[in-house]
Amino acid sequence: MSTSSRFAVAVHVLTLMAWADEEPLKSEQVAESVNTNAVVIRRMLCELAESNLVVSQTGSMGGSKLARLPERITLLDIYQAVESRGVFSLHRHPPNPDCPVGVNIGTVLNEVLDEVDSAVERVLANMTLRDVVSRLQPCVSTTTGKRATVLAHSKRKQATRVQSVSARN
Amino acid sequence: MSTSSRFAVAVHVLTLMAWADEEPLKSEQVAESVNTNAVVIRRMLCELAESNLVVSQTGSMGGSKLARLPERITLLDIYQAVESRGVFSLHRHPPNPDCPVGVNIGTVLNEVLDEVDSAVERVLANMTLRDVVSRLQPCVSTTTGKRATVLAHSKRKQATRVQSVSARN
DNA sequence: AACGTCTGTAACAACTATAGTTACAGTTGG
DNA sequence: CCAACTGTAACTATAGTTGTTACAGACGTT
Repeated sequence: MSTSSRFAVAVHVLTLMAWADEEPLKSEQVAESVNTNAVVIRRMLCELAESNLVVSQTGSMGGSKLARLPERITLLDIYQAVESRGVFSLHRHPPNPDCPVGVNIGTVLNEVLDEVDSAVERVLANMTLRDVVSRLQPCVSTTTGKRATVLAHSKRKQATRVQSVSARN
Repeated sequence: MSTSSRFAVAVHVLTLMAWADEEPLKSEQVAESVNTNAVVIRRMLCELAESNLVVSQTGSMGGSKLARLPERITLLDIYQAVESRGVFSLHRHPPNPDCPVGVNIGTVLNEVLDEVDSAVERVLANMTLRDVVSRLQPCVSTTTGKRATVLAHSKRKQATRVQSVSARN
């Protein structure tokens, strides 16, 4: 299907900001957690800002933070901000209009694909960023009672990219 | 999202065969309706054959037809035959394991994405090829009482490809 | 006002998946 | 044997995403 990882990365980025509470994060910090280039993050932040999910501050001491509370941001909001098209596409080239099937299959397919898109959107609308953060918590050691800092800030110049793919890819 | 048209084309192809009833169709005929190259169709037919949705016959007078009745083929069967991966992907490169969010976001995302995939599959499981053909019927003139042949078989050597994209693309 | 640290963005290279094309070996009915 | 098919390899073309470098502009700090 050649799906993109844009949604996954966007959720990751916003989760970091929810985790960081109100403190603005720099694109460089976010990129280090996502394991990508800071420009990729900034590009995505622009899209998220256009959808009013984050606010950014230029200049020294700048950075980005959530535009509203995590419980008021659904995964559907995020999906719509970064994934422009529906789950499936129709034919690259329109089918043959001289064929009784070809001329009408698009209409029927569109109905089906709309149903699919709606089903996806219903699922995503039912989960907020806050839910994601909550599901994250049990995985993280909370023995100190203090929330761990977002990044361990290891002195490694550049994390060697682990090339093995995750289960989904 | 960069979704592929594989599912749409596969449904189109199988709909043609349901429409043609038991008569085997040649890849060339199918390609003319889909408006693409016959090899593209043959490649897809191989995948559909591996999933036991069609049977093909080599040699002269050969062709492909449905392996079972259209009411016994769901859109989920088709989807699984031609779309290998889920709707979304995770990160291309694994996130930074030194970050408390990065190390755990994959687990949470996988749960969410599994929910999305399940929702899509539920929708697709609820519609059969027969349903698609039924939805197609009202669009087609049936004044003669005879079902129109699958292809008008215009003598045009090669249909000029209409390059304008359909609404979904 | 100059400086250092940020974001925003353009421009382009690299990578990936799909789609399209040509070519040909192998199968089968006549 | 021949003509008409499928199956498949090998390649090119196309398109979207991702990665990278470079730099203009914003904005605290001094």
